[in-house]
Amino acid sequence: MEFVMNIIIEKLENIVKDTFDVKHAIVKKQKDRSFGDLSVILFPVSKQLGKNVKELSDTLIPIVEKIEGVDKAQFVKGYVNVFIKDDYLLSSLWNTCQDQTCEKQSKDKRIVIDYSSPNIAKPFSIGHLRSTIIGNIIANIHDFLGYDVVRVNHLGDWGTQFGKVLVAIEKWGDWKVIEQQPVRRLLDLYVKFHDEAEKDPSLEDKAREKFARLEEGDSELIEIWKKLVDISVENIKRVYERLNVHFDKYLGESFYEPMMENAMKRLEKKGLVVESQGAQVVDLGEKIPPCILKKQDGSSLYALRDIAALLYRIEEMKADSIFYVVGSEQSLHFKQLFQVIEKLEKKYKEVPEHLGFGLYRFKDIKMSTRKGHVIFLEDVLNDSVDKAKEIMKDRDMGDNIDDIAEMIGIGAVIFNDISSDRIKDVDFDWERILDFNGETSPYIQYTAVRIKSAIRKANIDISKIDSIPFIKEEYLEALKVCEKFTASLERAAEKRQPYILANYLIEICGAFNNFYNKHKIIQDDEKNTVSNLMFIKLILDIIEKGMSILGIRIPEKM
RNA sequence: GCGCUCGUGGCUCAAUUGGAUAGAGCAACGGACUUCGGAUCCGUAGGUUGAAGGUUCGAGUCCUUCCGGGCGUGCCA
Repeated sequence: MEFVMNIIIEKLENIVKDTFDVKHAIVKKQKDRSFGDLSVILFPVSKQLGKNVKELSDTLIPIVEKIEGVDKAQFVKGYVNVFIKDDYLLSSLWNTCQDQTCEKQSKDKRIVIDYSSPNIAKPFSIGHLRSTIIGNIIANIHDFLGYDVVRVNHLGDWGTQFGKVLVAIEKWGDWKVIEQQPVRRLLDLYVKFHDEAEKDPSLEDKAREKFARLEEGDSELIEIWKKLVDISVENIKRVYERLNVHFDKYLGESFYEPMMENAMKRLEKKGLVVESQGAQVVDLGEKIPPCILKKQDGSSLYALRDIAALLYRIEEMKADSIFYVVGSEQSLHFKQLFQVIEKLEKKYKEVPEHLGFGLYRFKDIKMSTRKGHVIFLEDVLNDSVDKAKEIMKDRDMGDNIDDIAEMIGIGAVIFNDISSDRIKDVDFDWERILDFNGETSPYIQYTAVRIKSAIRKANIDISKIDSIPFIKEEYLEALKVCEKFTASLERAAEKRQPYILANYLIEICGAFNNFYNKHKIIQDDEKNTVSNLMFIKLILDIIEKGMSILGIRIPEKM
């Protein structure tokens, strides 16, 4: 699809290049129309040619004004501001907006995206929300744009911490109790283990020994381990369902266990593995610490498991790109991992990418999983849903109040998480999560609900009408926003930033609400009403598509 | 100590990637439909973009130094 503005921008750029015989031209879109719709920046040309900007604009303006659709061009302070004719802009915008919500053609590029990846021996807390949501949305965006996306949940189902859990279960565990609330009861055990280990450090040794036995394939331990994984995954899947998150594959760390020795051999064959202080490591030079593959006791570390997993994703899953949606606190680990893989196979360097994100920050409580200070994701979701329900009490919602509250409450939590740059830390602030006014998911849902409501009320079937009666000037501002939908998604994909889509949705809702407060949708003249309906339906389609990418549902009423 | 990262109105965030007068939401104050949903809309007030240099026609954005917060820094993940 071609965008109106982009076409004219390209024309302008070519004109500047041809007229002045320069290599680069800078043309900029304007945010408000007082400076026109587009501006040619003359300074760079002026510098290159040694001519003053006024002189340049005098030669440029007559040529620019001949372009189809251009109303006028004015010289202001080193810029040539280009004004597009309203009717030209309106009809062009309307036409390019029509296929905005359609799926794009295949890009023939496979992206494996690793997100959520909870650690089964640790609780599924609010902290895991970020990877889950951000990963899901980045996957959805790429999917929408036509990439071949493979969603992988790299479950933390292996490692020394399982030794701790196994010790704790053996000593204090009761399966009947655990099965009822696996996530919470396992946390209790995890906390108890650390309490006891402070008094009796030998427990740590026992845990290491347990894990070593598990890794050797002790059948009794494997059975317990498997049970543990199964009940935890089942529990976590319930949360995924509420968040509209899904995966193509659940491949935990244990899946790569059989591939580790082969990975180790390949590293050794390249001469990359050295022994250091009893451990097996890959040296990465002075600037960063070595990558430790195996510890003194010979058991594996997550770096080696990640190397095996990375090789599998490239060689077996045929990934062209791999996104790791994992907190920024692990950036050193990924730096090491990617350097090792580059040493092993130079051409693999371009494949993996770490998409880090900031932590949840808590004002009062010092959060420590080991001490049991955990805010469970499910509690946050439930509180938000309760708040939505409370607001709806005063309205006549009928029987669906639970469903609707679920959509609104969950949406608010998701949106709060992704509405700014993912690299920044997020303050955990109940008030803000539960504030449904302003730039929030409920605001977007409310806007969509009002559009739906107006369409219902008008009771005209516009699906059979093939062309719009009038494209009115009052549509202009909103149509300009509509046109940016796909471009926003592309930018969000390019930067791997969900907030770009989130901000866009706020913007389009603002544009609609502004229109809605000034103009009546349903009018006496049916053609007028039909025009308005087609216009607001276009906006609704975009909002719905955008929200479905965020994994947020929109109710009929709220 | 070293490495990575963030710093923009009272608070939470934007800024088309180096372009004109730095924009939104929350909080505050003042307004707006006797017909489509007020979880809305419009307006007012609030800024030396942490500090100082530098690069150039032009810097919130790039480079240097410093200050402040966060995360990491060899056998957890």
